[in-house]
Amino acid sequence: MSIHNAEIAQIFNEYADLLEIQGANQYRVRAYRTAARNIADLSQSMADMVAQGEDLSELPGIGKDLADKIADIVTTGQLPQLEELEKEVPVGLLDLTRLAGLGPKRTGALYRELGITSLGQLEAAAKEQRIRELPGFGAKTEKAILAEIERRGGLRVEKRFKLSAAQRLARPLLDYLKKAKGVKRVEAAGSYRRRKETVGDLDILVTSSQGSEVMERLAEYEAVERVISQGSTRSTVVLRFGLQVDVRAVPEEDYGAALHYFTGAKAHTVAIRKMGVNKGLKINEYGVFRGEKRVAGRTEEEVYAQVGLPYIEPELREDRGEIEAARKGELPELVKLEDIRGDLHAHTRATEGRASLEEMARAAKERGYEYLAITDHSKRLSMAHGLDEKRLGEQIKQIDRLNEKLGGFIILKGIEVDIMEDGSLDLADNILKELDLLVCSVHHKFNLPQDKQTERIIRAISHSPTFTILGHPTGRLIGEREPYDVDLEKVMKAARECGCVLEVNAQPERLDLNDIHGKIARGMGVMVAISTDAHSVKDLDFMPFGVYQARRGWLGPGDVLNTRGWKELKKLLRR
DNA sequence: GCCGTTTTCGGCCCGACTGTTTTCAGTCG
Repeated sequence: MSIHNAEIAQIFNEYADLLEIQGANQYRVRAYRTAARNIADLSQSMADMVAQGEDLSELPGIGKDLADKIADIVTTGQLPQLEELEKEVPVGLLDLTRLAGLGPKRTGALYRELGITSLGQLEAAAKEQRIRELPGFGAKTEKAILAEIERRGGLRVEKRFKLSAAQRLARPLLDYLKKAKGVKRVEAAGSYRRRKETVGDLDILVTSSQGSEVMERLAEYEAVERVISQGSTRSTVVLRFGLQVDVRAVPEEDYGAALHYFTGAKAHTVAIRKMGVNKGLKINEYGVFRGEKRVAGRTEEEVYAQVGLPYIEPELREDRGEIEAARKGELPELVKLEDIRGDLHAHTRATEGRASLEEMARAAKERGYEYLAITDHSKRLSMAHGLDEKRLGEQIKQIDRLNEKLGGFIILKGIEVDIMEDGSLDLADNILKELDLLVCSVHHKFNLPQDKQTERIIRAISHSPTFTILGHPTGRLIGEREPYDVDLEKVMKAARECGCVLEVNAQPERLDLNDIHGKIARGMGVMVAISTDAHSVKDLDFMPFGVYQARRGWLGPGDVLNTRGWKELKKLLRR
């Protein structure tokens, strides 16, 4: 049972939280947090690196001390120093810091002065008005604490919105703010602009000569549930459904600097600011300054140019190597929606879909595509009326007839065939051979041990009788179902050997492969297909979400199968 | 605790809002 990077990151984060409550040096705390983030983002397994005797202190943000601690965690499963610290600082205090408005300092004070170690004790103390007596606290803070505890039982639930859901809430709000007096531009920044698969809160940048007007208008928006803070340049509100929105207003000439700052990711922004410091520059949301003199800030390009870098696309700004790549002039060219020439995974009414074969084909043609692969389910998925050999044979004939009347648009014959527990496929080879391509997917037995699951998938893709795309390769549903336990690097190696392509499924709740896996695939020279897995005509419009995820994975048009026009694709399918 | 095209020691990104204070600490992003 080897330790995952995410578990190491979690241990370091808890250690940092407890250190902070204890009042430790803030830079020491930060070192643990930085290390945790870097480890979580890493594509190689720490456990493997330790096993192979690699020098962990070569990694960014990890020195000798943390390298030793990681080795301890990997070999024993725990960190002795954390267990020691837990004896000194009650872990219940971590709940307190999750309360809005209570950070490590105040939590530490509550513990030292009043012996509070739990939310229950905190509530009691607040009701007895003992908190307002403490230095640095007052009646208002005490009331705010009680109000926070009352709201949803007190704990600030970590709620993230899928990008598609955030988009539905954001678009009307952006339009609304555009109508405020003095407003020039309204732009969603933050993780929304970086097209992250989920958005924690929505960051909106407004350029305006009259910030207060914008903030007034925001507070009056019909979907605003409560206003957390409101100033003349910055406000925070919570919308219905609990989406927190931060709006920041700056003058038009500061647009680029503000957009850069507000887009983040924080680690990226900090890294750029540090580069600025090294060049004697101060970079903030108002511009780039040399001493008193403002030297840039109208556009993001200007900001990057000041630190000697080319423009970096928002999807790459995660401090995962993009700055180094930019410095070396090795930024990838990213795939664009316009590059996509067809969709390689779609369902019809024959199984789970809601539209007919012809409706789906015509809708794809209207979207400017050259081809659409029809990939209905196979027979094991009886709930979805999966196709058996006979019905698939009929569909093949139907596609042949339809292709003759579609004026050059091509419907590809395919199937989303189930991968059985033993790695065999759910339909006979002789019918599968008649198809242009297979999407092979796991739809059951999600909880096999890693080696079995990996073996199962590799067997399926290596024995597949025709061109193969591995559908939604980890099976995860964002926020609902964890990925199944599979060694993707082994799968990718096998995929590379047998010419199998991995899917980036564009369904907003799947987005599977994710960004980190996409980047690994690119590094290993494995191609992907960005597919909508459409169950209706409307679902074909999920394509942008798949493209965003691919861009976040550094993938370029050359890495994506369905950027090929029909002529070229045809050759690739025949291999 | 990490790190070095100024540095192996002394730095470590920068600013808004709130509440508790009379100039600032804490929190947050």
